[in-house]
Amino acid sequence: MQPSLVNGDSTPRARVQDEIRRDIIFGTLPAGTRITEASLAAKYGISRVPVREALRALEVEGFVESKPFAGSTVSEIPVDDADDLFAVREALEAATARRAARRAAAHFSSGGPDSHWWETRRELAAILDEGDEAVGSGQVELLPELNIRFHLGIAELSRSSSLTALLRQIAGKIEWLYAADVGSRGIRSWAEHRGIMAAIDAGNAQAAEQEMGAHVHGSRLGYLSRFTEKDG
Amino acid sequence: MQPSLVNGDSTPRARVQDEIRRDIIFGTLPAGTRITEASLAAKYGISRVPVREALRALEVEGFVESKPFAGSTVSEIPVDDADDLFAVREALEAATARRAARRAAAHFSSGGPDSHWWETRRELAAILDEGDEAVGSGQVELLPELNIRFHLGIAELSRSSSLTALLRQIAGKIEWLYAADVGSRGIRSWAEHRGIMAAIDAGNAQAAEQEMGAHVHGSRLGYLSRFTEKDG
DNA sequence: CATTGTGAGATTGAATACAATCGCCTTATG
DNA sequence: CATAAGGCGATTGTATTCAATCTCACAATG
Repeated sequence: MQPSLVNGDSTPRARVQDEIRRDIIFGTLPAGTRITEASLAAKYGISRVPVREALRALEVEGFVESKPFAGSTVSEIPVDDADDLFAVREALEAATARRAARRAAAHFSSGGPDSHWWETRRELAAILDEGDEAVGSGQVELLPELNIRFHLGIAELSRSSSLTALLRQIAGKIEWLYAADVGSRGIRSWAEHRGIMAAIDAGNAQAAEQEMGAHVHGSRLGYLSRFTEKDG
Repeated sequence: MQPSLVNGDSTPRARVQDEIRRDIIFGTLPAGTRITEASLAAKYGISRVPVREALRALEVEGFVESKPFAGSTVSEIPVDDADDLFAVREALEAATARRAARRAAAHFSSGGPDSHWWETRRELAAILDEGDEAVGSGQVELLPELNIRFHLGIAELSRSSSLTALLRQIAGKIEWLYAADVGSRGIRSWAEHRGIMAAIDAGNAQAAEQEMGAHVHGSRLGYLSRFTEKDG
């Protein structure tokens, strides 16, 4: 299995892992909550073994902290790290966009896209359409999930499992921040996705990198302004 | 337990996790090797349960890939991602250095350093001394481990568990690359650590960020030059 | 009064046992 | 001969059981 933000629900362990992560991100399990394996096992109707495995994974993902024989607690929401996480995300997603565009450019000269590219690209098209429809019908609450799927899709196009894994980790934290502090993202941000996608399709690595960087930078500024506005 | 590059060996699970990671990084378990839980359990004299937990964690760390009911294999060494990983690391470590310096500056105005800062700072001093001694006596083979500990120590000073966790993940990959391709790092690189430490101690956030960025950038160029030289 | 030791209860860590699934090889069939 | 169906061995996923450790309350002691 890939370390994923949303697993395929193929095993109880994966389901529980997704469910716990979700409960943490959306506040059902607040920061600092003590988590006992037995209670989770009872809640999901399974034994402690898959629960333990899920907790070990969530620990590496940064959502849970554990000490031997002392149990697990929900991590603190990384509000103090928000700006730095966005900064890292800028570098990270600039790289994924650049790589994706390079891969597209390579397709022009050699044969054509392979099945992996084609499949991912098709899913991205669907995501973009879904997002536009959500914007059109005013269902902005669908955007956060679609937004993550778009950015992870671009990472998938980059064909770098290292970068994709890092983005998953950062995206999880940023989703956590949004869920806790500012709610859904803006509509204007969504519209920029088409431009990024076009740059990648055109094989223009420089434009893809630049547009993705600006896009993430805009999100960063938007997040910070809302957050400080909320504070002041 | 913290998701760590080197756990405290407090439980068999943590020991096995460190051991497997080490075997992967240093090539004892080559990329693509199929890993069966029973063989690992036999090798380390424990049952499959802690082995499974270690594998779930290593999966999120990116060293192992698994599919349900199909088993685990050692991931590919991320050679293609090297330059992008360094780019992300630049942004990441610039942030940790900046935060560490800010925290030091805060100590000047308010009372003094807390125990966490003091403890970490003391360990960093020891690491710097050890590294200098290793350089002096020509034992450059000790530098990679000390190098990781230095950079993780700076991250610890930043007091951001998110950034520290991300650096652990990236550091693991970069260590993997070095072990596989170019051997130990240069001596000149080590000497730059003192300057970074001094900038942090002085509370100069701008200088700390700038020096750390240049330091990582130098590592990046050094890695790439050796690698391409080896290729051509 | 603060501190240290101790014991019970709760909780985690690991071992064993069993069920579910996959991969491959055999075999029947057009 | 190519190919699809089915069964068997190997391996993973989960449940159950027991051992090891921690937490916390409470008492003994300086």
